[in-house]
Amino acid sequence: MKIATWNINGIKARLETALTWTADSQPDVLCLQEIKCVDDAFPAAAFEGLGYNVAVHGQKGFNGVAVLAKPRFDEVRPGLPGAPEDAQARYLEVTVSGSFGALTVASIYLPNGNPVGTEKFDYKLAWMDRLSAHARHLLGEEHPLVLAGDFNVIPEPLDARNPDKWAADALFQPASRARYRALVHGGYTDAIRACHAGPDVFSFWDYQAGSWQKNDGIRIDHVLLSPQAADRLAAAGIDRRTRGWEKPSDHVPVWVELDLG
DNA sequence: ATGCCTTGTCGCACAAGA
Repeated sequence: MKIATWNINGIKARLETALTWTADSQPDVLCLQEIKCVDDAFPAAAFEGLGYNVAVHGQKGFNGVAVLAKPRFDEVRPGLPGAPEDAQARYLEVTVSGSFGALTVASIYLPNGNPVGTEKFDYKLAWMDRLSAHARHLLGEEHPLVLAGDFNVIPEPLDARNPDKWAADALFQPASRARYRALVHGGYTDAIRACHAGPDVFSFWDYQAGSWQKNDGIRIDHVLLSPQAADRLAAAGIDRRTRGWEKPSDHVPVWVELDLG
């Protein structure tokens, strides 16, 4: 069972790129973020043509998440619980099932939070608190569970080529990092770090200032596994080759392989 | 110090991203 996540930065601008990577990489489940379109505008038919079921939680112009899955959806739950007045489309949770049993996957687009000291940063921290509470709740189900997406958090200095540059940024604030740690320490495994302990493991390179050419990257796209999923972790990786393609997203796909049997 | 790019928008500049 291969599960991938990719902040696509606009599905309309990136459809051919997304289809090419998906057809080539054949994830069983693909979580997308920043689709930047409403539900009806998502090119569902193109992915259905590749054999995927499509779930979308969209928003006009900004944000928006989706899940594409080869197995059928048993349940589709849009929105992160805990704030019914929050209109930003940043969370979509599905349960799929098959011969492998039941698997829950969430596509997450955590708020950026910049600039620090504004209501945007407060929103980020509050959103992380809601995510932590919900993630704790989900562990009670005691079945394989994958939280995948753009967390907009650089967990450790090792996760940036130039950590000093990010010191004042919302992505690397102590308060952001502490909440990410609390989420993981609640019982999740950071799949990429479980498989790759060293430096130069990045998922994002800014469009500006030649960041890709200089490999000035950061690791902010994460895949967190419940204990029942972590026990089946076979491999994890980051597919950085897409960053060198024509008209790339500034993020690249991150994936895990689980031996669910 | 700021913008550097890129996307989507009731475009002809701007917000938002990271």
